[in-house]
Order: sequence, then C-alpha cells, then structure tokens
Amino acid sequence: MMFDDESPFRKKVYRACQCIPEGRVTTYKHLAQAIDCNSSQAVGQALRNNPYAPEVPCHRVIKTNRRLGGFYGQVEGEAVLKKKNLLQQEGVIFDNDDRINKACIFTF
DNA sequence: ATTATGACTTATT
DNA sequence: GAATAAGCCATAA
Repeated sequence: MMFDDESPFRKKVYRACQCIPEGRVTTYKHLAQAIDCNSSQAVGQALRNNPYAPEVPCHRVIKTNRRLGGFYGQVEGEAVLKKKNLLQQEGVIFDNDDRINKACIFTF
C-alpha cells in the first residue's frame, strides 16, 4: 500500500498501524509516540475515517485506559461492538471489567 | 490567517 | 466512578 495521496502525517499513522500484529493492540498514545507526535488526538483524527480498512487494521488501536475507543466515527453503539468482535476473533483477551488484557498490548 | 472539530489524555473536582 | 477543563495537533471550512 502506497498511501500516495495522503499527507505525510497520515502515511506515518497508517504505516505504524500496519505494524500491530494480529491478536494484539496498541493505544492511540503509543502510536503517536511511535511516529514522534505529541497528540494522540491527532492520531484518532487520522484514523477516524480510515479509507484503507481493514488493510490498515485501525481496529487494533485502543485507548490508554484499555477501553475500546471508537470505530467508524462512532464512540458507542454497533460500530464499537463490531470492533470488539473483530478483536476477539483475532484472539485479543478482554478482562472481566471489559478492558483489554495487558498481555495483548503491543508497544513499538 | 483564523476558527472549529475531534475514534484522545491528564488533572481536577 | 462521573463530569469538567485544559492541553494537544492535524484537518477542514
């Protein structure tokens, strides 16, 4: 995937995103740090309308508090359930408090 | 150039 | 725990 029409920032976000292995997740913050950006919010902004799903596995990016975060522009509802299902299919473990297990978190 | 808007995070109350 | 405010920074208008 070339991402040629995208801004340099978005290229970095998408490339970093593709480094997350199946069955693991990372956080908006870690991803931001990996691309030398100081705004996890800007990363969320770039993934908000990710044109390359699921080629770019943006469902593997979650919040720092180990909760899910958004999907397809939604912060709650069907889209978020789908995100959870995708992750569970890949083997990501959810704890009893509905947070993602620490062992599943991938760090760059 | 300026303003507004977030799939965020941290600190505070 | 919930709600608020402030900081962050790329985009779109």
